[in-house]
Amino acid sequence: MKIATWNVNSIKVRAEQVKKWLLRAEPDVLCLQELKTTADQFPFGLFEEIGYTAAISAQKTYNGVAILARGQIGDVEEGLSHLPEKHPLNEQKRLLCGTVNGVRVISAYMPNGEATGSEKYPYKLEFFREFRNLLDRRRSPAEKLVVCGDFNVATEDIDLYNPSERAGEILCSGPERAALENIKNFGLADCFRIHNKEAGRYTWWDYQGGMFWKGLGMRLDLILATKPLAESCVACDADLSPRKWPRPSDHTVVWADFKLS
DNA sequence: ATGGCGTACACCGTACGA
Repeated sequence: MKIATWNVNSIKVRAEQVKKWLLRAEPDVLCLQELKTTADQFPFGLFEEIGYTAAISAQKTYNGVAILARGQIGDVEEGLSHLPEKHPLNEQKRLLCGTVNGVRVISAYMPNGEATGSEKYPYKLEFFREFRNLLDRRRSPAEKLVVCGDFNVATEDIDLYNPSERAGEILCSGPERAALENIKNFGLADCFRIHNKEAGRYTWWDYQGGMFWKGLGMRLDLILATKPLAESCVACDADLSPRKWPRPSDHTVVWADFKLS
């Protein structure tokens, strides 16, 4: 079972690219982030034509996440469902959960935080804490669970190009890394790092300054899996080709292949 | 050798991203 994740930075702009990648890579599941549009503008038909159904959680202008899958998506849940719908952490559409082929899939777009001194920073840390609470209350490390998405944290110094310059800053500060660690301590493994140990492997590159062509980016997009799934992960990689296409997203696709028993 | 930010929404700029 092949599962992938892609922050598309506007589904309206990137719809044809998503279709192209689906036809090329033939994943069973593709999680999307940053749809940046409402449900009525989402191109369901484009994906249905090629055999993918979609579940989405979307809002105007910002955020928005989706799960595309071959076949049915069951038991769909939106947001931090252990908190009230009106809770400030549920105002931004950042989480979608669904079951595909017996695997519980979460598409996640974690907050950016802007800067460590910003009021968005504590919001980010709180979102991470409540995501762990959601897992504790609603999920089990013994089930087949995969959390795919843009975590907006560079896990270690090898996951960004300029760690000494950016030490302690947004995306790599100690509290953000601890918050990500806390989520992983639920019982989630970083599938990419099972198969790739080297530094300099990224999933996001700034549009400015030709950073992609210079090989200067960050690894912010992760596929985290519980043990029953992670032990069946036979491959995981970032596909850099969509980042080379005309008018690309600033993120590229990460995929993982699981040999389910 | 070069050079390079994009998207949404409304306004002709601003918010936001990472």
